[in-house]
Amino acid sequence: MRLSKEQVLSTALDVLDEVGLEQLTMRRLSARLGVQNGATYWHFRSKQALLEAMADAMLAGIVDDLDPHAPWHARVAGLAHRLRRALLARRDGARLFASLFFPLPNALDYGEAMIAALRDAGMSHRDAAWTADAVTYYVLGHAAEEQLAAGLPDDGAPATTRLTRAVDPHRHPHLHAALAHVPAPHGEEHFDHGLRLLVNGIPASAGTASSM
Amino acid sequence: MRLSKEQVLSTALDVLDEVGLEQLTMRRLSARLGVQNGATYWHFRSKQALLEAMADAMLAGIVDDLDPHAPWHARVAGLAHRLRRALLARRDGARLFASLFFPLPNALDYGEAMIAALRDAGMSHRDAAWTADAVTYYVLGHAAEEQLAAGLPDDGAPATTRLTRAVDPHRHPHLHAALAHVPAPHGEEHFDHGLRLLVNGIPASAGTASSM
DNA sequence: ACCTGAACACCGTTCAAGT
DNA sequence: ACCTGAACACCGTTCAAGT
Repeated sequence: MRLSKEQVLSTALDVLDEVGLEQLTMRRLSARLGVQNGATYWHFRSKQALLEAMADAMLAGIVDDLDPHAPWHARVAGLAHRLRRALLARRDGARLFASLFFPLPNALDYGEAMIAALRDAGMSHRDAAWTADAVTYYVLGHAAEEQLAAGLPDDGAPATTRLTRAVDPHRHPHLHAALAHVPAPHGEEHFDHGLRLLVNGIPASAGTASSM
Repeated sequence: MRLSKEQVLSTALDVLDEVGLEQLTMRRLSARLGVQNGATYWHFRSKQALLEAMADAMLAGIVDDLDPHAPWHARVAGLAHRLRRALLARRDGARLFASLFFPLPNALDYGEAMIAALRDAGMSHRDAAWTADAVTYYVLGHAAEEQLAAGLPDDGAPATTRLTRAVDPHRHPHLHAALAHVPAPHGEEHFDHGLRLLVNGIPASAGTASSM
């Protein structure tokens, strides 16, 4: 049976889930498709092009059914959560995105919606664009660390344990205390904390004055 | 002449600056050292170990001469700027960090100093740790994008131009307008904007109430 | 139009053997 | 202790040739 571009793309996403970004190989993908190495290159001109298509596919529908009447901060938080969920839905999703420069269709839709919400918060064009960047960096960084911690060399010791062992209580007392007080290092609650930080900073930054 | 571990490390950083992370190869490094491929593996047991050593070397002295009497927000901003400078000092520095899980000595010193400053802002152990993460994600994300834009395939068209071409004014009016109002997409001013957002959010988040 | 088969120019890593 | 030489098991990409 003939291969379609969509088939290559969706199989690539499956392979990503199964083996991770590091092991996602054009040769392995071709094998999964039951085809020779070169065949994949007829549908995508390079691995980079395939990765970009995968990244954009992960964002499909990210702005669907947004409530345009919701207050701006709810829309900002909602978009951040949607991006987070999209990144976490696939193994190494965040790292896949971080490796790309992406003026890709769905990513642009996301950016548009985010900037629109921030404009409604009273921000200038410039501040809205920059704030959208800050929120997006946070979402990406948080998701990347969450997935990195989940996919570490599985010696049986999870990321937190490795970190705890590396911290000397005398040299890093605050870090040591913080680790003792933070049982589960990641997850939704952790994510929401940082997101709230950013959103709370917006009204304070929308004016001209600054506390710095 | 015999190779030293320090010599391998510093040459690796030179090669990174010259050819970028993608082209930084154990074989190329060995060639630069005037030595066979396998020789490098006597000093570092894997490429991963070398990359970690490089990352930590880039953070050398990151907490030196901090003023412990400065107000907390100045210390937080100062540490963020120091991290940013360290990342930007080497080609692909931010991406190098993003690819590692790092309980590395200098990174821990940075974390310790950051959490200490946030504790002085009145935060709990948990909130201080989480806020430190948020600030660090932002610094990393911003630096990574800045370096990515700088090192794109040089068709003569810089990142902004590529982005502008991809944006349809009808589908993405806010994005289009924002691009028109943001001539230089990156740099210190852009960075400070997002940093201010985070720092301004801290007092608002230090209490129990939340606006979300 | 779509795929095969085979090659090209690379990788990271290991390891006996040398000095 | 430190390095050579050579191999192992891979990569992404290209491209004539087939159908």
